[in-house]
Amino acid sequence: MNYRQQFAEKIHSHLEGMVDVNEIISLIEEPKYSTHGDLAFPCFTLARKLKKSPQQIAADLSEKINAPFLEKTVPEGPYLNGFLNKESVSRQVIQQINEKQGNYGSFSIGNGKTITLDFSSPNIAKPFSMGHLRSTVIGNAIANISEKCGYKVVRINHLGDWGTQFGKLITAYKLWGSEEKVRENPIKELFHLYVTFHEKAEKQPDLEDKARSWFKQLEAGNEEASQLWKWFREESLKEFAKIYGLLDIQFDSYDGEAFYNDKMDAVIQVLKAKDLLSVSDGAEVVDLTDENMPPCLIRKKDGATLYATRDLAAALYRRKTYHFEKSFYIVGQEQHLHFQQLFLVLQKMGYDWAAELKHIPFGFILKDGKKMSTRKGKVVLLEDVIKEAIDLAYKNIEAKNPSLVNKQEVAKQVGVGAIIFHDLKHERQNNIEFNLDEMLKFEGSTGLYVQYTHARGRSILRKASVKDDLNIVGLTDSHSWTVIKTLMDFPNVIEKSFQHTEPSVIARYVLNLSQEFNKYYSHVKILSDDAEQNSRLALVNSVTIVLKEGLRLLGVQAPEQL
RNA sequence: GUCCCAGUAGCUCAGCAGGAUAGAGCAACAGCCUUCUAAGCUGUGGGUCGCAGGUUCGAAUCCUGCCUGGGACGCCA
Repeated sequence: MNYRQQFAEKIHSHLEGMVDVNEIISLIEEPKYSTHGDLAFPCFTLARKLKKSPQQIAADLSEKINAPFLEKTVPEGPYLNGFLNKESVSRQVIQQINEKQGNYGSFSIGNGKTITLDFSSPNIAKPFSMGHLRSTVIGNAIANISEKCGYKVVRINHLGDWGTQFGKLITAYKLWGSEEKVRENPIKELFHLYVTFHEKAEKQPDLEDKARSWFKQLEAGNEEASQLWKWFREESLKEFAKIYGLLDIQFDSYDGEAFYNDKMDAVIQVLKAKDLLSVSDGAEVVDLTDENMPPCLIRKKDGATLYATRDLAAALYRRKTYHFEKSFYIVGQEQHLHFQQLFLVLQKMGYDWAAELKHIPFGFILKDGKKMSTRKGKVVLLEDVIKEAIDLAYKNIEAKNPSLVNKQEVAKQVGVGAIIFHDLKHERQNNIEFNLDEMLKFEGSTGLYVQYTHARGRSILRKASVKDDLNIVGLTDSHSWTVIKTLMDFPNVIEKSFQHTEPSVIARYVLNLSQEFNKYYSHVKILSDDAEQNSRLALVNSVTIVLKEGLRLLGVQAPEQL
């Protein structure tokens, strides 16, 4: 069903082997204006080789080329425009989607190989902020997309459950905390302590030393420190579970930083054995000046390890445990340098698979044009935002469709979907200004628009009582054709989205398909008893299948009714 | 200072393995519900594609420099 390729082969067969087929494929484009047809071949590059004007080439090719899948070809200046046979093509597209259902657009390029994805990774004892939302939803979508492409994926939540922050937290807890307060409202109180620490430390620098010392004791296995750590961690995980429940996201592993505590010595030994470690200002580092990069800190002057050490241990462990072919890190772009260093160190250690590790960065959620800082306590809680979204969705349902059953369930799907979709429709590298109104909009280019379109389609199908044996004929009117062509594009969209590790490609695609279906819906009477009715219903079914599958890949649900 | 990301309509953003006339949504204005969900559809207005060079038959798209905004640059992650 790859008409682009077939078109290219036709052209190729009339060029006496002067140009490679693949080169022709890469030249073929889709005309911007539908009056120019469905496929276009610009003849400029051939002009020199064939010593003919592009116009002449287009005209010659047009006379020679004909094929069952082509209705006609028309030379238009230097372009050869191809018009697909709408009748047969539309019939095939509709049939194929109805057959394959949710598997339409799946690939086997992954060949069952494994990809590990490190995403979400919130810090213990800190609230789940809007900032973590990005890693969480982008990572989850890329995981789904990878599966769709035939990979086995391992979703890893690399919890920030270790590090100097626990030294700070223990220090603060011992100075100003109370057990009752923490029990009452764990995250809030722990976070309050964390913020207080940073406020006070500005005037009392010795607090930082205390924190370092506590962390060192924690690493050494000090009983009191370990008890506190365990407690803080458990309370935090309970809180995170609520968020993941709302977002409907699961992980295969919660092995966080603490998990690698006993695996770091080995890393340091290897580094030493390969003579990669050097001492600088009392700290142990891997020098990267050859690569034009600042050194990678492995061990602090007080002997404590750093996140680079843990990430090295984690990479080695994951390779050994999961035998991944690729390994993705969905982490903010501010950590770009860290990952460059990490990958380089692994390369220097002699692991050729280091080339398959990939940092997938994303932009910030900004507040008034600036990065939000957790340390100062200025943070917007994701849970609050989600609850507000669900609330608003519920109110909208009450206003628009008060008789709907499962109002609460649908409100959740719509509210959560709005937040996920708002994030994923932007290219991940872009910064996003935090704007609740924008996020909770329920019109225009939103998740709801897609859900609504899907529900409209499903509603028709319920009314129509579809027959099993669909006798499908081609649909050739312009509204159907636009929808068909978009449906035909879905597999390419999946592939592009995977190759660029860019969920927004799919988000924009489902918006586009929705828009075209809504036009179709308002211009064509679907439930009308004539020879094409079955075909129209099959088309509607195709659209709902693709919309639902597209949303699923993004982590958004598609309710039957709204 | 070095490095990374971004700069396209009033606002939010697509388009950037170069191609025909630069597109959506929001906002503004004007229409469309006795017919499949109006959370929708139709129409109107709105652009020096940050600036300057370069490569090319052809540049929003590729290269160089500059400007603006955000971020990173050793003991946080």
